[in-house]
Amino acid sequence: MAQGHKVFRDFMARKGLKSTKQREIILDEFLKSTSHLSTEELYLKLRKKNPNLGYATVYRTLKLFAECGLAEERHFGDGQTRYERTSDEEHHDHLVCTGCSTILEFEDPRIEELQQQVARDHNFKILNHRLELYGLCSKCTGKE
Amino acid sequence: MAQGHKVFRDFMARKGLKSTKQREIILDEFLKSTSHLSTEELYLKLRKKNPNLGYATVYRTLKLFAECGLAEERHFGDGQTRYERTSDEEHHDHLVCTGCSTILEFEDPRIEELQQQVARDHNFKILNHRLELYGLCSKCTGKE
DNA sequence: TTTCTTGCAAAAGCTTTGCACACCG
DNA sequence: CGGTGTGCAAAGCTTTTGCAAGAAA
Repeated sequence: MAQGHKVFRDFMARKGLKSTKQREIILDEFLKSTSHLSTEELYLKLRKKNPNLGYATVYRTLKLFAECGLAEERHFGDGQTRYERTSDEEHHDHLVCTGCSTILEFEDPRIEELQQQVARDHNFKILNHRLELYGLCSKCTGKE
Repeated sequence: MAQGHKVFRDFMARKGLKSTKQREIILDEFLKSTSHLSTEELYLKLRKKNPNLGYATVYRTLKLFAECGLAEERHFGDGQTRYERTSDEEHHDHLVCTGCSTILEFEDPRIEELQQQVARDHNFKILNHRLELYGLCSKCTGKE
């Protein structure tokens, strides 16, 4: 937790950006929340306690988080941008249930290794990647 | 080639849809084009020969292609929807160069197999998936 | 003739931007 | 103070929708 605040503070210092109450509030909520928040979801949560907070501020601040490496933009195919907190832990991928919209995370070092191998074969330098498996989770398998 | 037309014709018949000149034109161009076309790119190509064609018609028609399984919607993170022709061949994944926007395709059955294994472990039924590796291609590695 | 399509323009999302005022350093 | 940041509203983009006229079955 303190980790995230420090990263952001250092980033702001480096860039000559200012610390404001809004940025604090948004960062707190972002770090507290579960992954894969859309900007709107975060905004609505924040509005409950901070009725004056502007939509644009949330957009701008999330972009800052992405810029300083605290968050990553994701697009799952509905028209909304979602932000996921980056962690120092292992990279993880997603199982997205098209039935109930649940998003499960998983990680598999063997897949990661094969990706690197593919990249080497193409003289490609991977900076980032994403793997998403769409389908039905155990709860929804029977329903449809 | 004829394959694509047949699929679409059958689909239209089944759904009570009508065959029109516009749909023919769009299908021809779509089948002829390389993968990963954005709606706008396709529209611009088509406009050259068919100045009266409407933007909305292209959108609507591409949705039909997706619905009948001829095409798949893809979102690579720029705000545009792209359509990729589905083939009966092996599924392939993407290497997306963030330097020059080149999109390379690759396939790796070992990765596919590991995905199935992950799904089994979570009692998840995969209907679809997507793997994208973002980074720099061989040409761009030195430049940045 | 009946139903589906088209092209246009308007509307609808989501995101960004311009601007006056407020705030941080 | 001087430069940033904020909130609001307006503008931008991509995509969707309503509708009258046109084309297919």
